[in-house]
Amino acid sequence: MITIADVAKRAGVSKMTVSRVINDSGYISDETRARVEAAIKELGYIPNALARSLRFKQTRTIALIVTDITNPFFTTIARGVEDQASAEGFSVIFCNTDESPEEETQYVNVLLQKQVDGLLLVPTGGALEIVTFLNNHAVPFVLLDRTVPGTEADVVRSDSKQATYEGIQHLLDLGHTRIAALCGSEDITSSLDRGKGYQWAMQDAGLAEEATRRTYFTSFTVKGGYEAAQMALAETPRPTAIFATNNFIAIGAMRALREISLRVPEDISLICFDDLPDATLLDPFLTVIEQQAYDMGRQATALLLDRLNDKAPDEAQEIILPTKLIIRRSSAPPPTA
Amino acid sequence: MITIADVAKRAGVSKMTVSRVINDSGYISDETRARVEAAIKELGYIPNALARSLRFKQTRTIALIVTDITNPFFTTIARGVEDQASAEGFSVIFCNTDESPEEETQYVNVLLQKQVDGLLLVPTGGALEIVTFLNNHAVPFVLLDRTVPGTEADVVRSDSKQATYEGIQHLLDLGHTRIAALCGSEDITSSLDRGKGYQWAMQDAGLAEEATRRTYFTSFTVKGGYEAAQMALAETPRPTAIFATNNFIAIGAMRALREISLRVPEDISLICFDDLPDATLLDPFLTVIEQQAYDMGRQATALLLDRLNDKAPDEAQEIILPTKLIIRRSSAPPPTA
DNA sequence: CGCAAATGTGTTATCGTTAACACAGCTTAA
DNA sequence: TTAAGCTGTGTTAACGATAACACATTTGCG
Repeated sequence: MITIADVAKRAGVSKMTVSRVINDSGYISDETRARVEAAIKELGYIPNALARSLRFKQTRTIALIVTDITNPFFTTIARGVEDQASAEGFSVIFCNTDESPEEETQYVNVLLQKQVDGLLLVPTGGALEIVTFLNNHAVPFVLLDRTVPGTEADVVRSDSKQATYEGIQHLLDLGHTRIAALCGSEDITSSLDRGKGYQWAMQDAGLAEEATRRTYFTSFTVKGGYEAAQMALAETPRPTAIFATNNFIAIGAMRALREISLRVPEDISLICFDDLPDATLLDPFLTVIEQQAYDMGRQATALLLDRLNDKAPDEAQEIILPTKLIIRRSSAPPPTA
Repeated sequence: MITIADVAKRAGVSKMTVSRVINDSGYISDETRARVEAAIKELGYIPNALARSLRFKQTRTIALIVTDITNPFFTTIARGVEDQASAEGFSVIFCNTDESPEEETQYVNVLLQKQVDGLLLVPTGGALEIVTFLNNHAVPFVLLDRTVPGTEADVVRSDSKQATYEGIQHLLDLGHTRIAALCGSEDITSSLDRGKGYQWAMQDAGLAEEATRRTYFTSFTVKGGYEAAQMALAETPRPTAIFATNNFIAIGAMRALREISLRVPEDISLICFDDLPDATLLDPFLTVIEQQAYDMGRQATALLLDRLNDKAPDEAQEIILPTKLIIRRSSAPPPTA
């Protein structure tokens, strides 16, 4: 490996002088600078960021920990993070927990050892401990998509409750009363909030009891959606509409519906949280509550970097991004039968 | 920040002794070990991997550079990489070039400064220079999905040519003769190979001239597919089948078809390279040539880590993964009209 | 019993870089 | 003319960790 010492030797100057050229700091004569630059080029010298970081106590690296890298929602967030971070000269280390608090803890440990400057975290259901730990260690971090009850932390998320209210309202407006909600895990706040928004809208429509009866908790997966939908559909009378709290659950529900030959929207309506990326869709069909995933990534990163630069207020920030109800073909009035 | 010195002081031993406890190396009495461990716990000490890496000249970090993080094909690769790497105790830094050689160069530079142990690279069309650079600097790296003509390097990819031959054969078997090929960029080998496979199959069917006339180069994007499809469809007589060299091109083509109200497969057949992940599909519809993206990520990572451990042969390795033709509803015999 | 080997711990130098200080030569202004 | 300041460069110590060596003390075996 070529070090600064090699360059110094080649250029006939001290290491410090080379360092000055690299960092463009202090005084250097044009002649020396040229000699050093030539030596750098000749030797193909690449500065060692490890050594620099050790001195500066700054790695210009942040980490993004998500719970499901296969979900386009998180991929889109990742892209926002990457764009924002790299625009400010930061690298991103990517981690995937699969909703496992153990993996999450494991990753956080490794990342802290690697001295990342900060963390972006989509917390798992069991994140209380690790978030407390991060707070105690004064590690800068920003939560994404979900909060962690019992902790104070920066968070960037959508207003799931309000957005769900509007989505359910859309179904109610169409004339549905038997609406089932397929919720994600009960220890994830975004899932809970969507459940609450559903309850709230139903209650406002005088359907509180219906809502209680037709709420199903499962996981944010296709399989979970499939199973929950089966349960919902077994009920008599059958729901005329299904609200899925995320895209994967909706897809699972769709499969369950197809299996018993229920047509959407003729026999039953289906709406969900999270769009699927336009680029992967042959035919946009689902009525969805769209979140600004890309912006969520960008803003969380911007907030984190602000915090690193002491440019964010002391108190924990909460950034709530708007959502958009996109009405497509999967929602229609209930069958008149 | 708590350092090893703080722990040493607290435990009343030397830094070296603490280091021995952490690394479980050398001799330590049970009593000292207990005291050190207690001190570590009390202080919440986290070893600084930067300092360690500086000594060891090993960061246990690799980087994955892809050209389009929004494409599920690459996301799936990423997941394979992450799983394999983290199983062997490596972290992954993720980068996205958007097919830009400048971004690619930029990222490689930053990553080498950060002393990543190795690179996984989906090379852009203009990667010759950077790959040569990596070779000259003896940086371990493995190419993914594509090769770079004029260089020797490890690569893990599919046999695009053969796979395409089979896909086109499927269309020929159905009775198509006017088949258009929408290829990606001309300086990407996977795109070229797919074009060659198409030419080859057409030639074997005595349709060489057709093939030449109906080949369109564009970019691996929805927009590219849309535009190329429009050109292909403007031709008289119109093609009865379209072969898209990746998933995004297929989606773009689908939009072009829908715009002029052509039904698939009744009016025109459509097949493509790369499946879309099952989890994002409401209704698997496209006939595709599926690549083993997850395995591609895993195997490339395994090869890279082998290389890091001097367990790979000296010569450049080429791992070719099998593909699978999945026949669904988008391909059918040409209209009889 | 005596000496070699095993056990336990500390000291020094080093990884590659830069901050802080030192110093020499040259300019500038009173 | 002279001191203060600018310009250009080098030396030393430090970032946090560990390898290599040094040095006690204990153990084991003929």
